[in-house]
Amino acid sequence: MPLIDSALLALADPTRRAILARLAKGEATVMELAAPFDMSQPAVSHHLKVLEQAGLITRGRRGTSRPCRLAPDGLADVESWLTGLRAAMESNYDRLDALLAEDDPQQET
Amino acid sequence: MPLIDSALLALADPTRRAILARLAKGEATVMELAAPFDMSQPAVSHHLKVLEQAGLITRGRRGTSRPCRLAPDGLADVESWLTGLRAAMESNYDRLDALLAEDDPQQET
DNA sequence: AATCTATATAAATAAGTTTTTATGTAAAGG
DNA sequence: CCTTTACATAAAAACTTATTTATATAGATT
Repeated sequence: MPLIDSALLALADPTRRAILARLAKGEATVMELAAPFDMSQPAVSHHLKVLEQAGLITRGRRGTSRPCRLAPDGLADVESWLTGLRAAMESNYDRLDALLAEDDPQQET
Repeated sequence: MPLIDSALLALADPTRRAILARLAKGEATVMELAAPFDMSQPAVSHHLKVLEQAGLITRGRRGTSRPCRLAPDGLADVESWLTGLRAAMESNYDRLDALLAEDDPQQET
């Protein structure tokens, strides 16, 4: 599956977004990440695997724990896709505006 | 399901992203949207329903056809969540930079 | 009214997701 | 070495998604 697909799919889950939000404040272990959720540890481990495979986080090793951190440009593809769509939308509105202005100010909004 | 969840889930499918990209260039009917894809019409109708329920498109009626267009601020929630995460990441980097600069330039990257 | 056009809905299936419990593993500490 | 700590993996159940074929519907055309 393309990375952008897995990234968006990963982001579609509120638990995973909360994990990313936590990691934005700095590195954390699996236990630390799991603590806020009413969910088993394996479930959280699974979410982390999904995030890792989507390129959104990376995992290190320190003793018996596996600290997670955000992948610095894991969101790049998603952000750039959204930016591109936004740009296309706006250039379309501009063309519409131009058309309306030029040839019929009575057109509906 | 929260709108942001369904929006991200909707965006996670490449067919649906292609549909949105097409709509960014202007309104289109279901047949027009379906044409580029090697997929049945009901499958496309289903994708459109997913996009509509996610607040990403709206549908009108004109004769027997149902023209689709982008919902102007359907992406707002997604964009603002991403912006927020980005901001949190960067303020964290800033704090890290500050710490490293202030107290130990030998720290690892 | 009969039919055509554009689209929606339904039923079925195949595949994927989320979550749990149970179990495995690798590093640390006594 | 034995145990504890922190985590991963496996198997299973419940649910959701993507897609197809077949059928229904609503408006336009004749």
